[in-house]
Amino acid sequence: MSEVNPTAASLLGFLHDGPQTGWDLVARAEAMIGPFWSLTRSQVYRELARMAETGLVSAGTPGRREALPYEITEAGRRAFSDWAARGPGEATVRLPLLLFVSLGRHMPREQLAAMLAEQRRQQAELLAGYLRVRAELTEAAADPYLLATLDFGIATARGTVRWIDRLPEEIRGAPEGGRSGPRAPVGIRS
Amino acid sequence: MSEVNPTAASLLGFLHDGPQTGWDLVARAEAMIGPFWSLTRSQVYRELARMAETGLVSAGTPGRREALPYEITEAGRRAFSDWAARGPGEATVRLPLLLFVSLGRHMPREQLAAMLAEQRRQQAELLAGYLRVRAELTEAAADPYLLATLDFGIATARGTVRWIDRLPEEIRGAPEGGRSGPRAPVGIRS
DNA sequence: TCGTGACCGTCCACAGTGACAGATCTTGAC
DNA sequence: GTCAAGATCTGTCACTGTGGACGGTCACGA
Repeated sequence: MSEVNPTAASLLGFLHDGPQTGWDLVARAEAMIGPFWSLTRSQVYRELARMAETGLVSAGTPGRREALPYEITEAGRRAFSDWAARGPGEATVRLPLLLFVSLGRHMPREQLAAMLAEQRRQQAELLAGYLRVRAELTEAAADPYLLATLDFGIATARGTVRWIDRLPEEIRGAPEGGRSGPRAPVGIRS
Repeated sequence: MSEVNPTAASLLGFLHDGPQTGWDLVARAEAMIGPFWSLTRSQVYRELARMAETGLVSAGTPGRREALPYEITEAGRRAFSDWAARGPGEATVRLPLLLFVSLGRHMPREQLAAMLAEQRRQQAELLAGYLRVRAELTEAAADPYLLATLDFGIATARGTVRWIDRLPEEIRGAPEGGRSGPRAPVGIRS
């Protein structure tokens, strides 16, 4: 009844794909679901050490540098599926952008407008990146679960861009480029 | 150069609307942007006490019960606008649901499908609630900034529902109700 | 009158973050 | 071939954020 925490559980999940070092795990998690499941190195090493003590993972022999690969144990697999059976817990979300908008009354208009413009840029760029990756993955007939995760990212980024575009001009500020009106649609399809 | 942290800054923002107790602040924040800016009581009281020490807020006279209202000071206003000028920081996001999906290969299909169904239910309910509130607010000609925040919630909830509906059947599981195919569209417009 | 439930604050253990430190190996400019 | 720069890899620390337990105060109705 180890009752692992979500971070530990996610590590156990990733370790199903074979032994990995803490570094690997951070990199893999970042690549797989970076935007939706934050993990810091400190956290990872801490949990790995703890799980090694309680026997959920076992450390292998160090490779190059100090690289210490961990392997999931039978107990680890059990802990993982116990955790999975408990269902997804609460989401943790903190979006400073939304805080800014909801406090918009109390800050200079141009400042808010500039931030929104910058955010729009970033999200559009992110979206473009996602779409590129998706094209590659589709071609490679990749894991449908990863594709699904990616699609969530696409939906989110596209949703954010659209949300910004549809904000009242009073908030978003006047379009800096041409005359006005909504910008060119971003991404494909609805 | 107080360099307040985001939590403290958000409290200063809310205090622009007048003196409030810690309890009020938590309640207001929850009502205004609960889903996008988490705040816990412990955090709030901790920051209020700290800010009272550094003079960013000043405690008033206790009211009913132990209620202790705090008021923002001039220094507090300055600290807030300094913070705002630094721009929105990094978002913090942890969505266990996405973690589940991306680790889908390693868990029982029915389990994942059941979770997705449950999530869909919750999000649809949330969406319905948002839409109700929006109708009321629109009628009341409310603060456009709050409306914008609400719209983000609507976009997010709707996006999530749609994302689930469009997942391959292999992941989402067979629709439990009728024959199959996508369910009835949720919410209004595109 | 009691007791239930909404207020209101405090405290604590633990989880999560980012900056920093430091070791080891690879690469490539010269 | 060597030396600097940078990538890889683990770890520590102070701080921020989370969730729950706890205790007290007040309003309201059975």
